[in-house]
Amino acid sequence: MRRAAPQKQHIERLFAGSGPGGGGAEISCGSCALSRICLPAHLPPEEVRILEHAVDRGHVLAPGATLIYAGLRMQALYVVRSGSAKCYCLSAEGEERVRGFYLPGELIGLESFAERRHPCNVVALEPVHYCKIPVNRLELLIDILPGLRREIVRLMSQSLEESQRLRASLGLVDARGRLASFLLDLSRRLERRGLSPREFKLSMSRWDIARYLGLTVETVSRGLTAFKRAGWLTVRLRHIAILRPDAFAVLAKLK
Amino acid sequence: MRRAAPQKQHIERLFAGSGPGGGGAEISCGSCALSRICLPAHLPPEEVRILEHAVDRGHVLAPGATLIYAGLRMQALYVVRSGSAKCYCLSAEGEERVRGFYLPGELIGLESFAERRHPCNVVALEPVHYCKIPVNRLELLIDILPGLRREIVRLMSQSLEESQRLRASLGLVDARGRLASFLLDLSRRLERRGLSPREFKLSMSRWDIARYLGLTVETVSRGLTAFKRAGWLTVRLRHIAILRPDAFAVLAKLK
DNA sequence: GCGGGCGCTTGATGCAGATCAATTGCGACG
DNA sequence: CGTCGCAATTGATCTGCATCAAGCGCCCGC
Repeated sequence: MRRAAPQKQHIERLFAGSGPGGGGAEISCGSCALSRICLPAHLPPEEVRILEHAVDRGHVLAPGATLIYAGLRMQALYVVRSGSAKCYCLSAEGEERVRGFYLPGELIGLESFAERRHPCNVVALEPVHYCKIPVNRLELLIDILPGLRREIVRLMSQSLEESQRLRASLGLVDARGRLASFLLDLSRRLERRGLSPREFKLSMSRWDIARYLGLTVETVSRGLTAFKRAGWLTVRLRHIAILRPDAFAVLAKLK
Repeated sequence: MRRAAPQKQHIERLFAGSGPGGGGAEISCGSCALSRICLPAHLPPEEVRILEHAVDRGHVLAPGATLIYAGLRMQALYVVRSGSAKCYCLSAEGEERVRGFYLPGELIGLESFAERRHPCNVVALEPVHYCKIPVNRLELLIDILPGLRREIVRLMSQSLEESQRLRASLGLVDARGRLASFLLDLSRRLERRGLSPREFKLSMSRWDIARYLGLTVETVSRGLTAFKRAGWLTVRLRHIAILRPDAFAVLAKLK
């Protein structure tokens, strides 16, 4: 092996004193409300204890503030603790292509490992609390924690599968189907994170949804209105309640 | 750590006698024509030597034969050595959604780690030679070879980035743009593998291309004809020559 | 060499969704 | 409490691609 792996016993000392600047109200991964959802969810307790020391907690981002600038060198992997964020790129003509949205418990930056550079911008849609794991520390930990590296591989594989599935379905279903697919995906991800899958707030604008699905604002709006008239959901501004997930699944042509 | 990592010295013995059934004409990864392209390309020589013992070489697949059945448990990671393959799923109504194509040097199965199950079918488009790395052996190796695990993470991250980029661009560009984007992607991947980026054989049918891009055969055909008339390429059946990659880049709205 | 079938191309028509345009309604701020 | 500004909705028209239909040409087997 090329690099002598540091002994575990030294790790806590290695990262001692790290973490965000001020604020005393810090909590450990073990006592965090997201502990059943976040990265540590599938790690053995002893790995969680070590991981915690590598995590910068307590960062906050105001709505509209940028967490990641496209093209910059990758500094860290981020985890959303609360709020939500949008990932987007700009084309040559300045058009925005929305790549996706991040919800609490989700990792930001998995796609940046290859080039060591972020391909897109990430901007907060609401006030965002997040944790930060610097890449150098993360790589050190990946070398010594087998559970962590399996988890990272698992999460990457999962993201890859989802991204491919979404791509394949985009070309096959019409505007309503895509919208239905989007709503179900949001619902599923919120549920996985212990939030209500039936009733939630859309933190993104109609415009963001449209750019994400390859549609126009008008089409998204008309779609929502149609769903409302069909009695499949209620929607008022950003607040939405899914009433007939089965109907959406049919439209989305989920198998 | 949960599992005691076996010592490297024992590994060769561990896998001794493994490999494909008969055939004497086997070559090692070190002497394989793909060694500068394939998994070992970024590994230190000592890791390559160990990895080779875990690889089942010399498998062959006839055109149209299925390598992977959707839903089955993941047994191995595969590497295409020659030929090409198509990855597709069937929707509830039996429609085929083409997820992608595999070229020589590319890994098949990265998206299956999360569920331990293959989400899609993979079928040979031409005669395919491939190598096979059983997952249990791979995981063993990932635990002891730091270079290998970095490479796996890198490749997954890269696939994720490409998949997301493709998805984001699908919604933004029209039929011709998608076709242009597809041709440039093929060209780029062939080049990366040391093959001619300007002149190559399309191993997939127009129908496959259409299902991949979310278009119809007719639209693909018309697109190719239009490109031909514009003098941007020559195409005769499956044989294609790109004359004006710059024109395609504009259509595809690549930044 | 010749017939048949399939993959591909070309043409005509209809429709979903883009585009253009106007209106509504919610929230921010004085 | 009224006004301003932006997000969202609704309506009218236009266009690109799907759909339906027909014809061509390459390749395979006999």
